[in-house]
Amino acid sequence: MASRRTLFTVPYPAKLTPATILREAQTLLDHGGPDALAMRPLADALGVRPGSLYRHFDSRAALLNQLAEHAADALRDDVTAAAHAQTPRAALDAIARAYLHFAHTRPHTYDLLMTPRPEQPPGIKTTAGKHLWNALLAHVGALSGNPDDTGHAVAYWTFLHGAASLQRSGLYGASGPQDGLDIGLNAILDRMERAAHP
Amino acid sequence: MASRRTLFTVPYPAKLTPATILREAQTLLDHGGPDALAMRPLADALGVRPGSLYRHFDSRAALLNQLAEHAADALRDDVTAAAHAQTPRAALDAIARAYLHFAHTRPHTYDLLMTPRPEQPPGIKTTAGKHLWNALLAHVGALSGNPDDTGHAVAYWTFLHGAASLQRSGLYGASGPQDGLDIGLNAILDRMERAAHP
DNA sequence: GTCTATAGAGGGATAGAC
DNA sequence: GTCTATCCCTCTATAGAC
Repeated sequence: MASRRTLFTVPYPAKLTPATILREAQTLLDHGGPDALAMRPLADALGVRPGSLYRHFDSRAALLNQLAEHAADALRDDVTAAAHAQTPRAALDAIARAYLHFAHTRPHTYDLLMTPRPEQPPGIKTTAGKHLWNALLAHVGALSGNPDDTGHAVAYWTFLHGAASLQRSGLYGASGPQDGLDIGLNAILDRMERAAHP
Repeated sequence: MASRRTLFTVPYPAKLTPATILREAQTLLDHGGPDALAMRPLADALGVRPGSLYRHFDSRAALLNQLAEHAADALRDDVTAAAHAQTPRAALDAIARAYLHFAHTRPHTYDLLMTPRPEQPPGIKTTAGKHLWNALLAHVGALSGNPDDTGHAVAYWTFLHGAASLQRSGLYGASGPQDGLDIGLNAILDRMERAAHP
């Protein structure tokens, strides 16, 4: 009873949690890009005043960093889910599709993930980022026979990122990449197989 | 004589030409990125008031578009200069090095080139961009035996752009890509050669 | 925890004098 | 063609009331 009465006397009831803010921020980012993810529009979307957001995040940069962490988790989950294939080659093929699908459906989030923010040292430094790289390395190693095959893994990732980036920016043109993506990916995977069975 | 006297009575002598503005804008872009290339700092660097710039460029967007055109010319020139090699394979190898060197030494300019600006339809639409693509296509065709080998050219370009982008953003980490770039490039070039001599 | 209100910086662009 | 002066907009972030 007492709690019910105080409920009605609270002048400004809580509307926000870090989770709801991040959720709405993610929506704004995916729909309108990083410029659409400003504190004011974010507050509007949450039915709140801009200043209120700073009770939950110290700065916009802090919010972006947490968003990037979540994105790294999501990409890692997609990739590891795709990796459950019968052969190492099929796994790397499925991983490539999952990776490109992520970048295609959430281009701005992929950008956030791949764009180093100020004072964030280079390299994928998040825990999820390391797990992602280790997953790639493991599956590459399963195909090439070398359990720590950095060279082939870099080549594979480089091609994937190039494809994601060019597709994202529409630079392949109206005709799309046609069969160029399969060709390039197979070239790199073939080379891994040859390294295993020379 | 008359012209000499009028020289002294001109209240505001001309200081700007489109060329000098573009030159300074290029410097600002290369040194500080797109955010440093604002109209006010640009005017400061030229010893001029911000409003004066609008006598030479209708808008900042127009300036960026011309800058992108120049960048496309520069990259095309670098690439075609590198392409004078003895064999098709050596040419594609030299082109790759020139391409990555351009992106590495002028990362913000490379970004400008590869980032579609609003109301600019997708695909490399500049004249220089078409020439660049045609040059790639010609050299790929010389190696693979197919004069219009879009698939192999896309694979080649995709890998180059991925390498340029990852190197640019420092995502390879402290150790760099190691031999991953040579591995990936050779995998794609090998496949072109095999297409020519199955 | 949200509110009102505002500081303070930065940006693109324009009007009219000279 | 450049100048002075300004308009109007955006943004991040903070102070203090409730």
